[in-house]
Amino acid sequence: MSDSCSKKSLTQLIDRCRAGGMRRTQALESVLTLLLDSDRPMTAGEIAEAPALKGHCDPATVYRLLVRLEEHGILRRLGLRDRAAYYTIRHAHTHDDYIVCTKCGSIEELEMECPVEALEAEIARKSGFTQLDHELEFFGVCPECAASASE
Amino acid sequence: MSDSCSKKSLTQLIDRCRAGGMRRTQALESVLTLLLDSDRPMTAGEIAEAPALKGHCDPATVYRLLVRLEEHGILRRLGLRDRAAYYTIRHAHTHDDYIVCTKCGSIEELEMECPVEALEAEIARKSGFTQLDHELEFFGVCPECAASASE
DNA sequence: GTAATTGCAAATCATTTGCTTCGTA
DNA sequence: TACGAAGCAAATGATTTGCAATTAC
Repeated sequence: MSDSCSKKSLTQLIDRCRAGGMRRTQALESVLTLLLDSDRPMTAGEIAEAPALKGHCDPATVYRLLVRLEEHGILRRLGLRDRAAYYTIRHAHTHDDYIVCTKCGSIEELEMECPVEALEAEIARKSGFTQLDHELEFFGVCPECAASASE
Repeated sequence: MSDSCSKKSLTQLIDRCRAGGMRRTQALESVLTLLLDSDRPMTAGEIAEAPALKGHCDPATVYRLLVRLEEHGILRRLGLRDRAAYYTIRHAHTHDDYIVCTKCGSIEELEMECPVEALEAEIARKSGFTQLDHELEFFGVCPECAASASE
């Protein structure tokens, strides 16, 4: 599953976890590998149920791990209008925005630079808030669902 | 609580509900009045627990009503990184974006025109998605929390 | 009168927490 | 060996659902 690129990233991520005081455990490696190989955010439940994790480590462990990884800045947590929390690897200087199909739930990463990034400084000034961060998601009907609806 | 302006809006909203086939019930009026008078999105739980509703109608009724009102386009549902769903009245041609304090949870409406609105057409073209809509939220530390943290 | 709503209780879903045992550093 | 993690079970919080009793139109 993991190509050499994600293996390298995995090592780097684990180093960052270790630097933050976390221990190198099987669950940690599995969760990070899974998310590195996923091209979209996954819910905590999906992660815990994934073949690579299911049966090997307890759901509670996965949930605890995800929380800790987010606190350490390794993961980003998203809302996506779902009851469940979504997680994805947090990348260095950028972050991705997503478009979600309201019919089938498919999630696609948007191939564009985030149009809001540039506004953060201004928002911070106007609002007085610090340590700004943001979340932007688009929702709509994907081409496949639009096609099947009109059949 | 309701000034004449929100009374007028209430009538208009109820008319839209009626037009959509909903019946004019006590719960409907109470929920709409509450949200019209609120200057920020509220969680379903907050709405059900509000003095105007608590004891007068069942939480299950409130939850069902909120879902139906969203389906009818009367309310907008937001995620806000919370486990709970937030609801707010959906206004005609614009929508608001919010900034949320990650320490105390306070929510403020942003006084600016949404910078993403203009991009929807382009996103729609690039992605092939239709009926686009979006959600944009900023998160950070509000001035009050920043002050109390440095004390 | 009748179909849409409500109330109440029970069920579900997505976590979260307590506590004992295990395993990495 | 010691303290951070994992396992397992029970507890929570936020809805959701089934169904009989109401009520708006």
